[in-house]
Amino acid sequence: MQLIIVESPTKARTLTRFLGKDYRVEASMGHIRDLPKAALGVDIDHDFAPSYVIPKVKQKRVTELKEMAKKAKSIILATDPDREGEAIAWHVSELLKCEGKRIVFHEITESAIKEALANPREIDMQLVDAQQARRVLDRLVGYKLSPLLWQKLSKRWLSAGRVQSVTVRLIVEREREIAKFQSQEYWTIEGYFLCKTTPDTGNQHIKHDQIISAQLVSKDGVKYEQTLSYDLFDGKYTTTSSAISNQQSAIDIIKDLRPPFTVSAVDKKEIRRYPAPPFTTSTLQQEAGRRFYFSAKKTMQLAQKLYEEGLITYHRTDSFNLAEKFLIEARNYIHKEFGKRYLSYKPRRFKTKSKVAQEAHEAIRPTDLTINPPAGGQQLTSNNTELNRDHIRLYELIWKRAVASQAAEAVFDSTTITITSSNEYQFAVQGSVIKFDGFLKITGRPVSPARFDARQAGGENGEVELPQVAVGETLTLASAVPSQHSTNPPPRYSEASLVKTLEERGIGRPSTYAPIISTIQDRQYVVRQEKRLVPTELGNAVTDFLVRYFPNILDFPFTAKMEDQLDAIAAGEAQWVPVIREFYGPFANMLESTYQEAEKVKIEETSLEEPCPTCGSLLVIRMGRYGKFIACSAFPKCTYKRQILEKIDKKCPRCNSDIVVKKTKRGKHFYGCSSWPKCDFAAWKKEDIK
DNA sequence: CAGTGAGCGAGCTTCCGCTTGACTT
Repeated sequence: MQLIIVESPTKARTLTRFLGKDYRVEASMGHIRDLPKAALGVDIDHDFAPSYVIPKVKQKRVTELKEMAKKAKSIILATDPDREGEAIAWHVSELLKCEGKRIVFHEITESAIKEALANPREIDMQLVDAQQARRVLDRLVGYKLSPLLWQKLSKRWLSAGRVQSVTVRLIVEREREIAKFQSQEYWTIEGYFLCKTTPDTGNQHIKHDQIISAQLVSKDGVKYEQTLSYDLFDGKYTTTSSAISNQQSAIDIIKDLRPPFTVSAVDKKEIRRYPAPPFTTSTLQQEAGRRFYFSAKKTMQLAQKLYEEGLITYHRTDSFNLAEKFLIEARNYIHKEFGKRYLSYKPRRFKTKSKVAQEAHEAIRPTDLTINPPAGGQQLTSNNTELNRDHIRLYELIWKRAVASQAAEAVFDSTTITITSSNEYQFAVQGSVIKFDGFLKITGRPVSPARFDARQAGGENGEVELPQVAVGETLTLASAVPSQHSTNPPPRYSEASLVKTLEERGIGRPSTYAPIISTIQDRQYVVRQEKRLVPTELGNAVTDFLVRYFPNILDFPFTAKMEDQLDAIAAGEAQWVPVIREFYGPFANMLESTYQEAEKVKIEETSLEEPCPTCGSLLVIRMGRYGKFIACSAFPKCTYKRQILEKIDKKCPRCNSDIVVKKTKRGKHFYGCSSWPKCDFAAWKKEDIK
């Protein structure tokens, strides 16, 4: 018997199906060795030698693997084909004291596995060293900066790290942009023009008046514009404006409009829209967040279940790649179900633009596309009672996206009509009509992104049919209507837009997007308000402190530079110890001087106009490990404290006390009677109270 | 993921990334 070791138990089961009983496939369950949790675990004076231990939760698994290894004829290390996977393979070989054969494959198909088995190699120590460098660097940054925060901000649960700290910084800086944003007024003018059209079926001599509504776009070729643009590089928004700035200007323009109004151009063109690539972890989290308001965490929990049920491929991936077998099946399906013209003329393969992608897995796709297609087919619900409505919604989203990626593009006929006054004011209106639905047949019509994120507005045109007019035709201006607008500040991050930004900047990995969002909330750096992420005073203070004393680590390109160096280590162009030494020298100096020089930071506390019931000093709102609470300002002399309970504008229907917002053990909000436990009235929704 | 009430908090904490299983925070 040969023992094959992979990372995930589901993968182990799948491989077992493909391979005969000569093989036994077992899962490591991720990393099995790591730096100790309760100590630095890096010997700074001796070339940063890491000391690895087996975490308690992994000890049982390691013992089992050792037992199986004894009985095995040989051991095959088939962990994921990336930096972390190579390191896991190495740790396993160290613990099992075996000269394991290393194999890799990028998709779980029988042929890929058989081919991998035929081509084993040695463990790639350069790749392992790149992982060790990553691990040691993260440990040094995290375990050196965090205690500094405990001291300088006097709060014992604080933390800092390469990933979490820049993530908080993004949110903090966005909030400041919103705060300083100055809304600008601007006006638009809508012209309503009458034109005589001949209905297709009607009598030639009957003409109907039709109205074309077109917006004023320019005068003498100079455009009226109000634009908001976002610079990914420095993360700043800028507005540029040559718009009509006030009501008087708008009125002056309207008075100045001179007939005749002539149709000066009718531009017709075809617009093609292409299907999106299949999902990666990041895009799945974004889309499920936008469409269903799932949190990143919830999306991953649902996907985990679908993966375990064998319905989808692995859900933590940064690759757009689809197995050849799936490409063929999807194309056959589209051909059979919708006809040849719905098929893209050749298979679409998508490339990742991300430099940091490791592409150890496939894109997220259904493993069997005959299960639960939109029209007919085997239904998920009938054979599995453990899947609820949300599982099915997520599965369908994945199914449609993957299959649609092989469908033909959609074609729209777009028409732009331009109307010019005799004194060179130009009005324009664009309409578009769908000519061929293509992949939209599978995905359905997309919801306008503007609904979710104002800055993504535009580009999405609903179907608007325009009257038939000819160039040179003269129209009558029935009315011109000015309307007032104002520019909006950039939006706060949602989980979806934050994950998108993190991925674009190469911060974090598919397995960590959801945990990062939890961590920064657990630390009270950020809170959720109406599905958006808002920094707390604590988040502001910690960010300001770190940016001031460790600007290079809080710098957005820090991770990207680190990745370059890890690549060099993996390529054998650099050694991991010198790379870490070069980082640590200056870092240790900054630490030392910050401990010496930095003043303790006081977090602003709102004072309540209420004396302490035990000592008479004023009460304040203080930030604690579990959020805000009310405490006596005379602490530590006086230790009075109580919870904050937010009153709402309702009274208890049973005892007429106030109703307050409370939380369940799981953190879900509900409304309860303030005289609890005397009165146990409670409700989920405000509307349910009386 | 369903699941309606502790009260903590200001002396032993913290990182990132790989993976599940679990009633922990």
